[in-house]
Amino acid sequence: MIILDMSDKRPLYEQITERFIELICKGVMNTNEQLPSVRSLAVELSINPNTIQRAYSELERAGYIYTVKGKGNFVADIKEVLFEQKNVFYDELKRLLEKAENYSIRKKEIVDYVSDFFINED
Amino acid sequence: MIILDMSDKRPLYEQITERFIELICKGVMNTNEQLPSVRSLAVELSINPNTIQRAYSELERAGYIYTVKGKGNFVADIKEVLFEQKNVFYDELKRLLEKAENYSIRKKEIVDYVSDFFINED
Amino acid sequence: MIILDMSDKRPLYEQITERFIELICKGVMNTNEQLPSVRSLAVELSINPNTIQRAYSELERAGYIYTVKGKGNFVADIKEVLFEQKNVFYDELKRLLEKAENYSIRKKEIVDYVSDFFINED
Amino acid sequence: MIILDMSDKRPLYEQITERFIELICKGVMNTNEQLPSVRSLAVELSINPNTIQRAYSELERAGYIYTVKGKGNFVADIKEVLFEQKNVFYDELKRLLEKAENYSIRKKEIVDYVSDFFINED
DNA sequence: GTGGTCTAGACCACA
DNA sequence: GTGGTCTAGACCACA
Repeated sequence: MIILDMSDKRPLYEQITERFIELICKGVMNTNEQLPSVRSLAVELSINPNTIQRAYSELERAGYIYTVKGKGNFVADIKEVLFEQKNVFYDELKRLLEKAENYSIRKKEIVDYVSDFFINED
Repeated sequence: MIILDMSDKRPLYEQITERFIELICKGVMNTNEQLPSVRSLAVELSINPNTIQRAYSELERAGYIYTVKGKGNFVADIKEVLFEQKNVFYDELKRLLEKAENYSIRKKEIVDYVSDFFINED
Repeated sequence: MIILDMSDKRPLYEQITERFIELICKGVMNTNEQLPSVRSLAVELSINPNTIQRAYSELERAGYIYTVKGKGNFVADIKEVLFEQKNVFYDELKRLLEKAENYSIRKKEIVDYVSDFFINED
Repeated sequence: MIILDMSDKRPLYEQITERFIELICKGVMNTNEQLPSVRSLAVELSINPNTIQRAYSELERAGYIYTVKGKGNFVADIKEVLFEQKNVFYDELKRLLEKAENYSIRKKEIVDYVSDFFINED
């Protein structure tokens, strides 16, 4: 379920966090479903448990999961989170578009690119 | 000309690099114009010359400036660089749009956002 | 494994870089094998860790190694790099042959020299 | 007669030295012909006289020119120099071919390249 | 004066 | 323990 790319420049905990966010957002994991335990996942991925712990902490802080002591970590109801993440997304998009101005890329070119990216949506 | 944000998480050399890229791309600094010397900028920003050195090395490697030993650093002809950076931009945009799918943001919403961002272009 | 020539005019980081390129290309070090840590190699060679750091940065930028923060540096899959380096080699060869014309060295003499150099290949 | 490339990584004095070597070897300048004075060339190239001085010193040391105090610098008889330079050339070629082995470039490929380079010689 | 390299040593994020 | 960034400061080649 989780695949690590050791040659990726980003820290491992971030890769794990992002992957779980994807699994949760795409509906592969559903509300109240249990995540693998810190230790079992650490063994499975052959990495330090601290790294999994950190990833789970980030997920909890962002509202994607909740922790029940002595029981484990579970997928949260993510309605609110999705709303917040939308803002985060637009912040990043804004920052990126500002860079586009540096490279004199034209509006039409970018709009077309975005449009083509979501070709399957109407 | 250069303002450092010490609370920014990114390294100082990266902030400096990005700022010069902006100045060069926006035409504030032109081809063959001399950049401030490593030492003078270090004094001005109250940081170590090595940090400026690193920023200038990055700029040179990316093709934004060229160095003449014993003379100084100068803005390069950036035609080729701009072309390459366009690809970098689209790579980043693609990566970002993939995240949008996670948050179930609709095509129309994003296209409108981009379109509004460049409101002054037709 | 690494021997420094202090009387060599080239910077130390360059000597280190070249030596590792040789070890990797010749197959003494193989894909995914770990390089000595920045600190340990610095102690072993009695030089500053920054110098090793710089050498490793160059190797990473050129694609010979990849870095995993907190874990170490590892030999990369160098297939692509080898292809690029071939072009670099021919550029240097061309530049050198142009100088040969200055010294009126005859074609046959050079061809024979090259041929003799690789005497063991057919 | 001398064109400087400010974006060239090599020092100016080296560019000047190489250019004169070329002019002398190719027969554009002949034995006992006078070189431009240090000052006049410095003015012409808009660079520091020290730089020209350094280039002329290198040329003299290598035997390409001789200096007559109070008169100027003159092209030397370069028969001996040519012989020495041949050895320098082969040293460089050897060093380069050793690198070829790193990149597993085949003998035939290199021999063909050299052969094609001097296509106009038989 | 200008950039390039290097040392010594600190502090941080990550595993 | 591992790499990444930065400071303070030295010495060198080049102009």
